[in-house]
Amino acid sequence: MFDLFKSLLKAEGYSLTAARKAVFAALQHREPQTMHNIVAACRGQADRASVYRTIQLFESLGVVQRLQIGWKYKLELSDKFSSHHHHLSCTKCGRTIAIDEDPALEKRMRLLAKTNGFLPQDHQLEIRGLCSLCKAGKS
Amino acid sequence: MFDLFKSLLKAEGYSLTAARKAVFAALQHREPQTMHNIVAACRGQADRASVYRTIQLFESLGVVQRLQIGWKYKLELSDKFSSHHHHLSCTKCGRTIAIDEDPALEKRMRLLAKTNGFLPQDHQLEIRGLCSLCKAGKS
DNA sequence: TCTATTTTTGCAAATTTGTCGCAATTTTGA
DNA sequence: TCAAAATTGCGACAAATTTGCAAAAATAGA
Repeated sequence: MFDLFKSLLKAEGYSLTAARKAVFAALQHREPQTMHNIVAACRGQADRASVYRTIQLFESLGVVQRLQIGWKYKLELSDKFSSHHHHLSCTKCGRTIAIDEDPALEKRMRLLAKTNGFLPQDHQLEIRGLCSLCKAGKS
Repeated sequence: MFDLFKSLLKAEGYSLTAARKAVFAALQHREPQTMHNIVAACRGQADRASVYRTIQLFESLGVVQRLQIGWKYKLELSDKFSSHHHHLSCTKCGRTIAIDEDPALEKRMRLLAKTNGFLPQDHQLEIRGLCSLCKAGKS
């Protein structure tokens, strides 16, 4: 997985620097991270501007993906590195549940893309609603 | 449709003001709008700060939904008012195609929510990739 | 309708986010 | 090991979003 990362960079002629390693490391969570999180996690290892630049690079290389979750966007490793791009987010308490890919959904999405002449690279699905706790009024 | 909007506000004890009407009006498009668009469309009818506050209110009432499309977020009326929350966005040229809801996808999503004890209110799906033009290298 | 109360607004200032230029540092390749 | 190219940190900026507050508008009750 780290090797895949390394080779993706190399393949496009980018070097594997400390800052890039730090940002990549900051993304190793099941839950998507805010930019704020990532900048904080990289403190001492990469400047804020570098983090932004790195995220842009990663996005263009398809290493990370930007998701809208609730009110702010978050970042997570893309399909190539992990596979939970489906999220349930609670409109009341803000809790987020990351769920694994659903083969039936995947298939349907590929079809949708195809009928529109689209070559799919990545995707995101967010379902907003009330989580089981809020639904029951237990907040 | 405007009546539904009116009653949603009333039901929660909010009044139907000129500013809120202006923001609601600015959202009547098939394509999702940027905050910038909306602020501009409301010029003379609502201050920027009010637009932001209104969008937050609308979001909490489930009137609008925030989507991540490509690099920036956009806003569109939620499920209750319109039904295209599926988007194909081209990672190369930035073009966006709004596609109508797919019943099979809908069904699958409801199931996903249900198995997680979730009460779904709204959703968004974005598929990123290359549009037919970029795929063919015609930009 | 008139008035007191509550809600909403506009404006300006403050924060937060994200970007840019450039000199200094690191990496790469010969 | 050295020169060229890529990357970084550090402000300074610029854009986006939030906040406080007094004025204006909407609401409910007499």
